[in-house]
Amino acid sequence: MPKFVDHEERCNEIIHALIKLATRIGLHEVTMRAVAAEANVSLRLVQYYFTDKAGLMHAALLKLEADSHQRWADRLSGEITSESPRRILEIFVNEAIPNEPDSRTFHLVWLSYAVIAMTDSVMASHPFADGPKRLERQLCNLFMECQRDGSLPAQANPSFEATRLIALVHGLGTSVMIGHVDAAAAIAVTQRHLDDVFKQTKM
Amino acid sequence: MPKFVDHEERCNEIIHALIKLATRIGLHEVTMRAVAAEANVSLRLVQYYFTDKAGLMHAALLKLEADSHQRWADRLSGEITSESPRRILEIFVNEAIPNEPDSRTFHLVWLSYAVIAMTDSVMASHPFADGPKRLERQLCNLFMECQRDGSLPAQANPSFEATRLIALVHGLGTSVMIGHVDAAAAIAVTQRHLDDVFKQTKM
DNA sequence: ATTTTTATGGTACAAATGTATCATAAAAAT
DNA sequence: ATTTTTATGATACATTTGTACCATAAAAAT
Repeated sequence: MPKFVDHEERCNEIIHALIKLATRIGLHEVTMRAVAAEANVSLRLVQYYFTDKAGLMHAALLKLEADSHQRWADRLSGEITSESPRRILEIFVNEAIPNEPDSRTFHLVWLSYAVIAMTDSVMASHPFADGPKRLERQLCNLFMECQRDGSLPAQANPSFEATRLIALVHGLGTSVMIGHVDAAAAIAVTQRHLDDVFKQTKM
Repeated sequence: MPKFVDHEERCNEIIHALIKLATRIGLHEVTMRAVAAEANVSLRLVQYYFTDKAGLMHAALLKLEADSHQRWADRLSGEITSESPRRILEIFVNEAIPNEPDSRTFHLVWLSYAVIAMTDSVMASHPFADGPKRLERQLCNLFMECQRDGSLPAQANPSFEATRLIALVHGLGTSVMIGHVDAAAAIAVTQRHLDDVFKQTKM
């Protein structure tokens, strides 16, 4: 009965259904019908808005990245600005460790896409370059700020520290997700790592 | 025409086919028929030796872990024993970074299983506890040896360093696999990380 | 020598899945 | 007022996939 529908909104609903599903049953088991059911729309509609399964997958990945970027950008230009750059780094790692439904979902789904990208050349190219690299730049900038305010030793290499921190957090996140370490321990490790980085005196 | 067949050997052939396939097309796209074809046996045989797809998957994961453990155990009791513990740590990270077909395969397949385990409670339990935890103990022991021989400062915490090194290497490995950083850069990061850990003087 | 395992091939089948097709109500455009 | 576009439903179809079933040659056991 309805007529003009907000395309964007409708797409988001369907993608949201996909992500919720993937969180529950794993991205590899997600099917068009299941997404339709989860979104309470007909299978036809999923086809209508995304044409393909590939189209749906691709769109969902784009949204996942965009949302993540948006959340972090909001944080960086919000109440957080009053905090020290070091404190902002701590906030980052605290939110990146999957200890809460949202961050768990993000880690799971992102990693699912990463695994797909490892063998699927078409999935590999597009949006996997931007997200992490932008994040690395942002962290690198934060480390440089820390050097300017004197909290981080001048000998430290911000670019190296950014790469190292991302890899560490990401690796810990996977360990948390498979239950190898619990989230509190992971956060403690990142905290200690930051302590190390900031107080270290190279000889 | 044949009769008594080496069960173990036959299973290994099929599992090897699965892993080769997973490396090429991704574990999520692996099918019983494709495994059979890759192993040059009939579909029936894959059923005969593994009953289920679940059985096949489970067996392959067990073998992946066992092989990995075996390789590392061989290394640790081979020509490597003459090396310093610090050097052994370096050898570990060099082999863990997926820069060569074997280590790439291991990283890809292991991560595929990890992702499955994140939403599949039955897959989650069994073999994901042992592998990484054993590795962490081994690395922890190496760090302790480093403390005994004086190369690692006494204030360092071997358990923390083991956890941190594994997470770092694993996170870097994923970045390498999706082409975000190249293997050489990843190895350089781990090298620098070890330098940091070993030369650091906490205040 | 007969029977029972062992190992293997072939094939059938039901369920699921992605995609394509047909239909149509409501609104917009003409 | 008619035509065209937009949004949506229903359904059909071919393919794939896991699993089950039937058959059988060779060897072991009896």
